[in-house]
Amino acid sequence: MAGKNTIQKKVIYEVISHSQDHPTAEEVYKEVKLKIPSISLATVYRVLNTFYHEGKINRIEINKEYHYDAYIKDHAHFVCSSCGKIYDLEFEKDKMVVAGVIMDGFNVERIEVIFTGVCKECLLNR
Amino acid sequence: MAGKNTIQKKVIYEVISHSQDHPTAEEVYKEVKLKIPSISLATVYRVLNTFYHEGKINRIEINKEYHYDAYIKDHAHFVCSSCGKIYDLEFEKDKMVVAGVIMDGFNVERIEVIFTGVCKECLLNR
DNA sequence: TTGTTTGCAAAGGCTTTGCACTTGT
DNA sequence: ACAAGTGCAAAGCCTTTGCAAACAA
Repeated sequence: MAGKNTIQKKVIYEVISHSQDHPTAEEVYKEVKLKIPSISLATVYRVLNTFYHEGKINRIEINKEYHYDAYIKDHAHFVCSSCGKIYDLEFEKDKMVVAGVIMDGFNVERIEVIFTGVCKECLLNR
Repeated sequence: MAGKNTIQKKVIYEVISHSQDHPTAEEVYKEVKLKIPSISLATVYRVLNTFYHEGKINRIEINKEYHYDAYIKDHAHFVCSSCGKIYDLEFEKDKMVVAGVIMDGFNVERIEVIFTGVCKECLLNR
C-alpha cells in the first residue's frame, strides 16, 4: 500500500520533516543530493507527489510553485510579499469552518488558507 | 493611474465581471475573442495581471493555473476534486480571522481560502 | 507627439513523462 | 522473478517577455 522502501523516499521524507521553512521540490532536491548525490530531480518530484497524495505531507501553491511541509495538523500560511518568507499559523479547522463559511452539503477533504501581506520583520525594517 | 482605456481592457473586464465560473486566462481569451477576434493571448495575460495588481479583480491559484473573478468581496472557494467546478463561498473575514488564526504583528493584505473535496452534485451522482 | 498598449513569436520556469535500467520484496 | 521505483532527457503547460507597430491622451 505504501510502496517500496527506497533510500530516496526515506531521505526525502527526512528532509521535509526536518525543514522549518517550506521548501520547493528544487530545494528539497538540493538538500537530498547531499546525502544521495546520484538522485534525480524527477524522483524528488515523483516522491513528493506520492507523499502528498498519500497524505504524508502537505503542499501549498504560491506563485506557481509548490511548497511542501510535513503534514502534522491543519494550519494556515502567511506569505510575506516583501521577503517571501512563509510562516505557519496555527488554526482550528472546526472553529474556522463554523466561523462564517457556508459549507452545507460539501464534503471537505482539505483546506488551504494563505494570507499574504507584510511580515513583522519587514514592517520593522522600513 | 489607471492607464489607457483600450477596447481590450474594457471587454476583458466585461467578460470577467459577467462570468459566473472562475475562468482562466485562456478561457477569458476565448470569450473576448468573440468580440475582438484580433486580440492576442498575451494581451489577456497582461491585462488580467494589471487588473489583479490594481485590485480590480481577484485571482486564485488552482493546480498551477490562475483563475480570475470579479473582485467584489472576500470569499472562499471550494474546488471539487471530482468535476473540477469552483464554487464561491461567502465568509466573513473578521470572523474567520478571530476564529482561531494567530495573526498578531502581521499586516494582512489578502486572504486566499481554498477548500478541496467533493461537491454536492458529485456526491449525489455516485 | 509620446508614453502606453498591443500582437506576435519566442523564451522561461516549474513539473511531468517515456523509456530503459535498477531495486525492493 | 517481477512489479515498483529511479535517472536521464525530452516534452508539456501555463505564463511572461522582447520588440516593432498601433494607439490613447
